Amino acid sequence: MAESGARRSERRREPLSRERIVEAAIELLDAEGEGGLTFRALARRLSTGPGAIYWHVTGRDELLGAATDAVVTDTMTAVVTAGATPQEAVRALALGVFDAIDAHPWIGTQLARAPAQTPLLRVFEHLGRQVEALGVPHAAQFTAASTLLNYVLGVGGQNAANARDHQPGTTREEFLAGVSAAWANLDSEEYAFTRNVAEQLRDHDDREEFVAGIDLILAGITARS
Amino acid sequence: MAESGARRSERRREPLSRERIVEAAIELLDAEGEGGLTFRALARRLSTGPGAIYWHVTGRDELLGAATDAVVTDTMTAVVTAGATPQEAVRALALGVFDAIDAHPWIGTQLARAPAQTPLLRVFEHLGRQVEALGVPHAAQFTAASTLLNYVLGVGGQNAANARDHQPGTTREEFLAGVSAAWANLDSEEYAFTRNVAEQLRDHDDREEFVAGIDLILAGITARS
DNA sequence: ACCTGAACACCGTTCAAGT
DNA sequence: ACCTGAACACCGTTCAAGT
Repeated sequence: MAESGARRSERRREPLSRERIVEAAIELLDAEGEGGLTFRALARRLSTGPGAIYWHVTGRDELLGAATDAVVTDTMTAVVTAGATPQEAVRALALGVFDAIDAHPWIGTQLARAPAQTPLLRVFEHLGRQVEALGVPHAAQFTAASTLLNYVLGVGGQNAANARDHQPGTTREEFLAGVSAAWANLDSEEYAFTRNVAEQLRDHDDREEFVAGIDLILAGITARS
Repeated sequence: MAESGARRSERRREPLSRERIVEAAIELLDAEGEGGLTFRALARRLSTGPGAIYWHVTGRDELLGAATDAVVTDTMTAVVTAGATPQEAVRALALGVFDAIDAHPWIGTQLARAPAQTPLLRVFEHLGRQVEALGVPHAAQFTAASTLLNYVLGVGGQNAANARDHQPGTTREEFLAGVSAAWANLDSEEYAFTRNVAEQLRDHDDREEFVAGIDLILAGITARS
């Protein structure tokens, strides 16, 4: 990764392609966030004009979708579920999405935007297979799989938003401590519950908390079959 | 549209206020979607210039947040939970948010964007109180409440996206039938599970399906305490 | 204190013109 | 077939000038 910088200027004469455009878009999104994906910035990175990109891609939305699909596909195929129990496999898949959003926060926002689209379907399919393996009766499989998916999407959206608002200077601990402190100072009548659990927020690890939610849903799924 | 124009001009001399701006923003968002909220369009509706709005509101993001907060607060206080079992109350609260997103799809997108913000905290607080009433031990309350919240957010995001992509001409049944048919035609190896549950999608009612997920999580919560 | 609206610095997207 | 880049039609936001 270090020496690629020197080579970068040589890239300019490689012909444009959908693949290269998507790749460059991902780099831009990772580096600058969703607001950084501009046709002008992308064109500069590809040493061309903004209009050229439209020959390969219909517009910004499609490009964002293609970038999300590329990352999610990689993520899903990278998760190894062979030899695991269905519960372990569900955890692994969910954590795969969680970590992918951690690495590319813009995915979290994007996944919530394109329902019934390919990236989402991929996650749904993989989760669903494990639901099947859990022995959930056919009639209950759809609900089980989509509950898991929607939970993953909810957390993903929150994490994406957190990453966006996050001051780059502060660590995750500092951030959590700040939220925890803010909660502890809420009005004690209007926010009695939130105040009471504020202290639990400080010590919780995001990933562990996320898996705890998955386990809760898994318990609900298996409690009924 | 023809005769309302005559009355509309009488509004022009009411003084501007944060309240009126938020109210007009909600009307615009409901009528035109998230893309319709423009400072120019808003100014026109308020018979003023775009600059005037900035005296009462710091910018577009704050305005969107204030509009979301207004709707969510109304929603949460409108839900009656007195005399209900905790399970029923959780269902009622969740459905309140669900229906609010149905009526104002832009909220679904917005809720996912502002973590640890007031509107979200309101929902979290109300859900959390019912979790407490369920008898969940203190150490498990945070996980239970946030799992419910994240599920609600996930579904809300999906519904908001569906409403945005939705052709205004098609009914929900036609829409579901279309998705169901598309799923049934997916590659039978790559999407074996999704194909298998495609037929369940056609007949499912969105609201019922949503509640089924809530019940699944509730089952998980109570299975452990 | 509050409002006005022109102006600034951006966008995504289109399209005539090139190769 | 593919690329170029100026131009179009928008944005959010600012700010000097008004009342």
